[in-house]
Amino acid sequence: MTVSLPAASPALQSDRARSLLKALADPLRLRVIEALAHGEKCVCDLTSELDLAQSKLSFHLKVLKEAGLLADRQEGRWIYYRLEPVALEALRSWLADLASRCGASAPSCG
Amino acid sequence: MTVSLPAASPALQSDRARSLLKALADPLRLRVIEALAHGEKCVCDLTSELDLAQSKLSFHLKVLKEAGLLADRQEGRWIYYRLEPVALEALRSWLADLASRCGASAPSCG
DNA sequence: TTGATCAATCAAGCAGATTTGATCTAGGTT
DNA sequence: AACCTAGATCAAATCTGCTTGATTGATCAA
Repeated sequence: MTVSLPAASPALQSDRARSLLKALADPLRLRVIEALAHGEKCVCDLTSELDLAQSKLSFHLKVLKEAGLLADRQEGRWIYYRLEPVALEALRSWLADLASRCGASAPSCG
Repeated sequence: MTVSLPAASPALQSDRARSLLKALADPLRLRVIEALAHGEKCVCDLTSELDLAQSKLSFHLKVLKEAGLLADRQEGRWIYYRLEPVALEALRSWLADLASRCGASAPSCG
């Protein structure tokens, strides 16, 4: 049978969940994320704050952006990155969904 | 030493968060996790259900177990694996913590 | 225009993780 | 005992992704 979908907060495809997880699963990218949790920053700030080679940081910013975890905006020759909390929330609800399936139908799950 | 442990469900070290993320950030391991969300299963069930080489599955089960996402128990010659929802919950609250830092002190965050 | 700076991109080189196939151990059977 | 099955482990080959350094494009200043 097919039990209908839980209405509200998404339940994210596991493919999308995976890409978020993958993007977050890197120490350097996690540092970036945490640096941006305190607010928007331009690449140059991050470069010095995290003490990283420019191309290295750029590479990771791209990964995070493509995963939907960051958004950017240009201002003059600076580019500002910020966190996209929606993505975090989506991942969070995916986890919730998973855990709830566990509690529910599971003969022994945890 | 320094600083005692946090009491409640709080705020996972980002190192631990990272190891959970890393363990989850693999398509095959995600399939395993989702298969186990429906309840405990022995390795042989998983092998056929997911159509995997035995050593391959064994490798990934080990990764998941070491990350604290799975627990196992032996019964005769079968070994049953199950999800450890505590780990999911821990990750979930780490995400919540991150997102809340974002909403709070952030000039522009999202 | 020339020069400088911010940031993205590209090509190689490297490192770590994954896959594969073989071997090994433990629990059951006969 | 000999044998079979479930599962872990190991070594080798392969992949994938990260790092590095150089190049390029764009924006701004002189």
